[in-house]
Amino acid sequence: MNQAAIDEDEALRLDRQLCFKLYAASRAVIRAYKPMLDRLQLTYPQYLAMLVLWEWQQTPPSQPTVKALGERLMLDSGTLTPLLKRLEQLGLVLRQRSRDDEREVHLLLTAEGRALREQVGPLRDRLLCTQGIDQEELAELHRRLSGLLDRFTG
Amino acid sequence: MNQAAIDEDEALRLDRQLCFKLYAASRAVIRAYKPMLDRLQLTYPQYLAMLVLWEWQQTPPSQPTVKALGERLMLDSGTLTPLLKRLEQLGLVLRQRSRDDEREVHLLLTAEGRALREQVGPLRDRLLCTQGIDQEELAELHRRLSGLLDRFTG
DNA sequence: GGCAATTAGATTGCGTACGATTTAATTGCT
DNA sequence: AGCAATTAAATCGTACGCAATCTAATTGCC
Repeated sequence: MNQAAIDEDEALRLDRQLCFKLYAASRAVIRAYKPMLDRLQLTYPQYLAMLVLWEWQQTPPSQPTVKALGERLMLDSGTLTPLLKRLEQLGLVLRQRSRDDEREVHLLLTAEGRALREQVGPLRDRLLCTQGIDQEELAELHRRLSGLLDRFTG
Repeated sequence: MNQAAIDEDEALRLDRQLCFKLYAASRAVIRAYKPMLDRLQLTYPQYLAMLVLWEWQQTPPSQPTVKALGERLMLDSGTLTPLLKRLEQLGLVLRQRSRDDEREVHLLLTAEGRALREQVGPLRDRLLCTQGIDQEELAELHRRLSGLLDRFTG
């Protein structure tokens, strides 16, 4: 085999590694969250949606639209509409057509939705603790992921 | 609001950021690969499977089983069986029941499957080039993702 | 040899992701 | 005011992921 072919092999091998690592790490973290999320009766994307809605309680707009949530999570209505209907079925969220602009649907937390937040902290602490994760390493990874993400979005 | 509540807010905010960054970065990279993958007529998981199968041509076993592929990609037969059937439909892969052990299904590349590999290099180079990605940054991210992944699997 | 336990893959069901299209409401332009 | 363009959600279709179950083949143990 000539050198060019060997280089090509190596390039594809590395491509496999990085693409795959990102994809695998994302799924591995989701898997690690599963025991906690099972207790909360949420899927991982539903959990992310709830985190955003909880956060929005403090900082306006406290009744974000589907579009606003979609911008935060980088998800479109094709994903969010059924997901939000499920959160509504669970009694955590209300979906309300705006009177101002009937194209928009506003999202608000029910009392149950707000209450669920209290259960997260203890479960999450136990999760991170059992994995023995170094907080500084997480922060560094976060910075680098942000950089990568910016390349592909900003 | 008391200090404990503020700390709790902050913890959930960070949780959202890291979980979400990993999940969003993974999807963003998949999205970035889409134009290239459209030309190859492959989805991202199909591409990863092909990368592994191409790699396996050089290093035995050159006819891996579904199980062996699944271990590399961390995917089970519930995901792989339909995915491999689609690669077979595309004429890239053959699935053959083992004669030795009829529970196993061996995977082998067709001539077309091997040929597709030649098209990847140029497309991938253009992709990385247009994103202006620093190779050293990628390598560093790769190391850190490996570390994280090990925590959740090793 | 015979039978329980294990193993590999296939199947089913649910919930994303996401492209493409549709519907309905609102804006903008003249 | 009237109508084209835009916008927000919803809907539809395809392809994952993954848990759970099923089937068939093989292994292990007596």
